Amino acid sequence: MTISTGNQGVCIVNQIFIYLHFVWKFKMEKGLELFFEGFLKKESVFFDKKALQVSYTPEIIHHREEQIKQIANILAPSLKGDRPSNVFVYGKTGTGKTLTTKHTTQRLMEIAKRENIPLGVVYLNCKLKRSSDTEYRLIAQLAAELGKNIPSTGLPTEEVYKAFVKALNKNKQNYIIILDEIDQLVHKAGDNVIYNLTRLNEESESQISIIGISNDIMFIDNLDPRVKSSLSEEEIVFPPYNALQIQSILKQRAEIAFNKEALSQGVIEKCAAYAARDHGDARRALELLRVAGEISDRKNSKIILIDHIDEAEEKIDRDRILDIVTTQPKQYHIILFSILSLKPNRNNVLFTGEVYELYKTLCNKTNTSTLTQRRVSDIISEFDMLGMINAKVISKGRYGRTREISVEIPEAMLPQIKKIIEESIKL
DNA sequence: CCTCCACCGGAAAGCCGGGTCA
DNA sequence: TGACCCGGCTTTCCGGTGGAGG
Repeated sequence: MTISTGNQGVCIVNQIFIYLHFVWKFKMEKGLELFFEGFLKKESVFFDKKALQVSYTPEIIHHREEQIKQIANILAPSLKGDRPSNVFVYGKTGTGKTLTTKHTTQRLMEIAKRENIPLGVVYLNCKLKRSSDTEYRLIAQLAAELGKNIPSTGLPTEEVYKAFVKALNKNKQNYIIILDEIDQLVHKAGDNVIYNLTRLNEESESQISIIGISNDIMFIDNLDPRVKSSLSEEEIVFPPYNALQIQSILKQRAEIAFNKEALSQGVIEKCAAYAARDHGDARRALELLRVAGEISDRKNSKIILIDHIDEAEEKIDRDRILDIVTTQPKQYHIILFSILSLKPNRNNVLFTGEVYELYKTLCNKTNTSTLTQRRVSDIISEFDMLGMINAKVISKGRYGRTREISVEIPEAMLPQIKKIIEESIKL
């Protein structure tokens, strides 16, 4: 049977479709069908949700003109075949570091391509687990970007460097390497990685420049002086956005993301105010707006109300905590369970000793190997960093030094979390 | 003012499961 | 196949310490 015989074919296909539609209609559960139909017909506040996502790159980046100019100035020599200085970019989360850097280097590459200038830009996020958070993996990733695949493990690090240099020399061009969240890399792999990287310039014909992006300013001070001076030949600071700036960013995105009239009075202002309250994080503001939109869709509201923002904030927090808890391994679960089960003293705090004692008995009960106190201590501080608990080191004088632990999870969520853990450790 | 508790937290080393290579 | 490598998790070892109580 041929389908592509003009009108007749189309007609037959149509008929088949109509027939199938009938069969489907009878077989389908009535309720489900109605749901899907309803979903299709339902009006959404969104027009193009993409504009609110982290990966979205707007045409114009507001309030970062100064930084763009700086980066462009530093990188421009690469167009003439010179090696640009290394750059250290610093700013809190959600201040547009990654966005601006990517944007500027993309423009640079466009020019380079048009003028046939040999130049390469490599972007790596060092925080992505299993991709580039150790020396070996970082170099392997870089080599992979240059078209040289390296096994994910097994080789001596030396070999990986050699392979990378070889790949570098093959193309004989300058490279700009963007290391996002470089503090994570140094934290885990030490600063000699960067040192080695900068020294590669001496033995290879292609030159590399590094753009290091970090949201931790202290990080640079803890570096080896040699590494520090070479990494921060240039420094660019991204100050937090203020509430007004976040407002204009939100408006820019909202225009694309939402249907007309989908936002009620004051929604953008409130989002901006929330985000500005915790250190001008534009990413958070965008997420807040997106989730608020999803909530109002689910409630069949044609416009986003201010109340939806409050709900969105709550939901984001809740989802974050649940996500953390469910992805944690067993030992972490037992420790968290110990913390949640113990009843705190008058000041609403616990001490490391008590937690460890209960942890030990729980391990016995569940036939789990018991970790040492040293390790448990580390896990407790991990929970602290995740914001699940608050643990600060205090001294009880004669009665020693310990951590003072208090739970930071909202009361309402505790039963749910306990249930998740109980199932996971089969108490 | 000194002591001494009960834990903190850095360093190093061991073990394991993943892998390469000749 | 065995020698060797890596990362991640853990243990071992041990010096360090704020401040209540003597």
